[in-house]
Amino acid sequence: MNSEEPKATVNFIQEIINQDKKTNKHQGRVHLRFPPEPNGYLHIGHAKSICLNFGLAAQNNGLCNLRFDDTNPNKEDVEYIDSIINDVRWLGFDWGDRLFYASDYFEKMYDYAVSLIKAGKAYVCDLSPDEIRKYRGSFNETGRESPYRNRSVEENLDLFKRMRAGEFADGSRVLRAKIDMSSPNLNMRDPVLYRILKATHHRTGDKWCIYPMYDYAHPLEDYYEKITHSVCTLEFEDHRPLYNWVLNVLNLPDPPQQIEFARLNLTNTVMSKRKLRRLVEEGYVAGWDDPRMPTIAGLRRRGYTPESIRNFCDRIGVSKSNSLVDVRFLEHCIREDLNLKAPRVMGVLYPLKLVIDNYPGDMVEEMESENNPEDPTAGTRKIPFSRIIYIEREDFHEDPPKKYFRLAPGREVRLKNAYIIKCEGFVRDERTGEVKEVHCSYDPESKSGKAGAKRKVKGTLHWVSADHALKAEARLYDHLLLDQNEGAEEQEEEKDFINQLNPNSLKVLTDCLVEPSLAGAAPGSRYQFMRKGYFCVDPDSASDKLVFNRIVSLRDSWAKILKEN
RNA sequence: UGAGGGAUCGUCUAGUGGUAGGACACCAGACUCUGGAUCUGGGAGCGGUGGUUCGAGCCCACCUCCCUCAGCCA
Repeated sequence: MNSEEPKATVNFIQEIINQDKKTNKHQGRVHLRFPPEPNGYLHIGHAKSICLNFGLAAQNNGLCNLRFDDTNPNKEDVEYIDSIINDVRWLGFDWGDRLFYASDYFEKMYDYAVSLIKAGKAYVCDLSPDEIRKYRGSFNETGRESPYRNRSVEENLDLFKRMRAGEFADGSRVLRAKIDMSSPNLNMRDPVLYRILKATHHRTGDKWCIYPMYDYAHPLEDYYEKITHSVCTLEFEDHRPLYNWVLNVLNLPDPPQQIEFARLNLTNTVMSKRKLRRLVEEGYVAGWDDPRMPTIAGLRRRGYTPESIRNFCDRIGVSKSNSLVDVRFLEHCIREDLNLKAPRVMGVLYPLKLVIDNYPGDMVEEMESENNPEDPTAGTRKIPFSRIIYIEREDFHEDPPKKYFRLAPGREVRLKNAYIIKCEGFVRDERTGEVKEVHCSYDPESKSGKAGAKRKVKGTLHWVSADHALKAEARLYDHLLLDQNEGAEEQEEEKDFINQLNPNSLKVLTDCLVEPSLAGAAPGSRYQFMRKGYFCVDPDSASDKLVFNRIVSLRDSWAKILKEN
């Protein structure tokens, strides 16, 4: 951590905290929480929330809990709990011994519900789900009171107890708050507090058959954990009066404050759990950790560093206006991070054979190469060089376009860390007409480091020695969606986003060649393939077959020139 | 047509009555044994109309547009 770093601008939540500290609200404590429901994998949008909550806690000498909001056994699973814990930890955050579950509070919540009934603030309602909806009214039409609204406290207590005892079928009864059926805020029209769900809960098993609703459970969870600032996303804004109602009617001291911020949207991808699930279940991607997925697991496998994700989240800011962040900003963050950290290596994605005719056939030289020009402490390594090498197919052009600096008949280029070579000719495949091999001569005086090396040539190419190179597979990823925006057409049926899937989001190259120093590279290790991009060794990699994921390409000004023409 | 929110360069975000700033993206140039990185420069913005004020992105009024809400999901 660099203390010289320009201080992140104070966001509106930090301003609220500053204000609260000034007035000694919550005795100056700052306590937040990240409360995921264990019903799916975390994605980059969650990362924003995680960084916000844990970050605010850290900045303010406060605490941040990890809490599973597991109040709906029908949708949740331990599989997700494990992955969420793993992901938050991987991002670099620590909740100490404060890992909590809403389900641990069920008994206390039940007791509070009983006191709500006793206070005449809640009642058991026998209306069907459909009837409840009809009674609720609409935007323009006030709601009607349930015929069960004025049951006696005794009857409500009895019925609620029997709900818990399992006497009634799913959906037959609910516990409702008694608030105001004519409220302009639909959330306040006697919202459901408890429903009957005869489902096995992943933590409490069959102990319960009634489960609290989010609006009732969440303020209590926050209260139990002495949360001071309960940060959530914008769609809960309308629920804040209800959040406050629960805390208020129960007369709970030092209540937490709910604060809403805008969730993250990213261009060229999808973020909703529903859509991500579709991609996985319908086989558009290989799984939740497919490197094209915006999930934490996907980004991790792709090769993103936790630092780059945290940095991204810190830099996009926090506000209440809906936003759509350009995915290129995320890509900038990983390039920036890896530029400083990733060792440089040479890897040829589309190999083209090149013979240096005047180089002795039995000679092998060890060429010295910097591991990272951005990091002098990274050291150097030796790379074998010989008469037959492979270069990138696109680095030779028999009829070079304008501004093309690379190899072409009669032209000279430098081989990185080796010699200047001159193209003397090429051989075509008789059948396909494709260039099969290129013939060159080299200038022995031009070896890197020698006096004769000072000669300037336009281009520098990466290469690998044919006899020494390792075979490798490279998986090149591109954006999942062609279209910029998932937000704009959101209303359209989901087919819409399937139509926008990028057919070229994955390209698998099985005949790549990489320098021998990569032998045994461990899964997860990251490299810059010079002039090509940043790559990460995939878990599929084996000793006899290296597999690399392209994290992100290098910025490519030649590609831009090409695009213009 | 109810309620709650929101509108500042293409994008994200500062600015809290006193010269609209940064980042990404884009464009141009320098440098380069990575067409990378780095460096320099550039274009680009206050939704609209009135009002208050010496002075308004900021305060007031009206308007426009966008988002969220009618789950026994969270």
